[in-house]
Amino acid sequence: MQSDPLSATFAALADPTRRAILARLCLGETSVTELAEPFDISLPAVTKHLKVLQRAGLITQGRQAQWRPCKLEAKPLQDVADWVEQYRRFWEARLDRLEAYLLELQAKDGKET
Amino acid sequence: MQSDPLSATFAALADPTRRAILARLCLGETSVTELAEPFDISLPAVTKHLKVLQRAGLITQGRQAQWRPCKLEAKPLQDVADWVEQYRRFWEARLDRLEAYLLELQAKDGKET
DNA sequence: TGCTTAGTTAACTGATTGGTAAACTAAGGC
DNA sequence: GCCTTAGTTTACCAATCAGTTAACTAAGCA
Repeated sequence: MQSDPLSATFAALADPTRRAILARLCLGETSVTELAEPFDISLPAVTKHLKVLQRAGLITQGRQAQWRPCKLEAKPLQDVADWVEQYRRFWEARLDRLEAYLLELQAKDGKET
Repeated sequence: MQSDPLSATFAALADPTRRAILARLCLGETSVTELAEPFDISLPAVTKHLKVLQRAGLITQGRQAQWRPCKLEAKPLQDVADWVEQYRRFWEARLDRLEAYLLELQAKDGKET
């Protein structure tokens, strides 16, 4: 994994298990065991996924007795949104061209009928 | 790398070289050699990066004589934007709480002075 | 003190990654 | 036919990843 924050974030998101964990955390803080429940992988594997998410800054872990509740952190997601936003004008341009093409087709169609 | 499209896209984006390639392609189609120019890695390494981007659907490669011009494809980026958008309400809620807190501080400040 | 619950750390494994150098393909031009 | 340019494929390497089992820590409770 690269050391720059955005690469760490993308790498963390490049795994369905980790994205599912984030989706669960969107509903609120949870214990590690509860997070692990839907997946049929071992608890140490979940701990590892949480480490990856933590290093990317996507979650933080607190302490309550023997529980280490996980919490979703929004900042890196916002950074991803900002990054991808740069490309919005690109795909919107593409849609514009498609639309122009469809209008052109329609115009031609109008002439023919 | 996972096989699901979103994971493949995130994995492809989790590398600064590949993100730089995409940024360059935003300006228009380019040959592989020109894409490789800013990086001090070998051409085969660039070919590999392009393969990763291609498998994620982020670029397509055409043919013109001995050149294989690369073109940015918007769809997977749009998928990333859609995915991260789910979390917008989350970080906006966070900002709302921050704002509420700042207003509270301000109110207290008003009482004290 | 000893047991249970919650979770992490350590050591290992097989698969994947990002890079290399060397060999190959494929099109153009002389 | 042969050289050059553009790029890919192959074979290899070291590092990292995602998972495992087994051992450990740390808090609560009887």
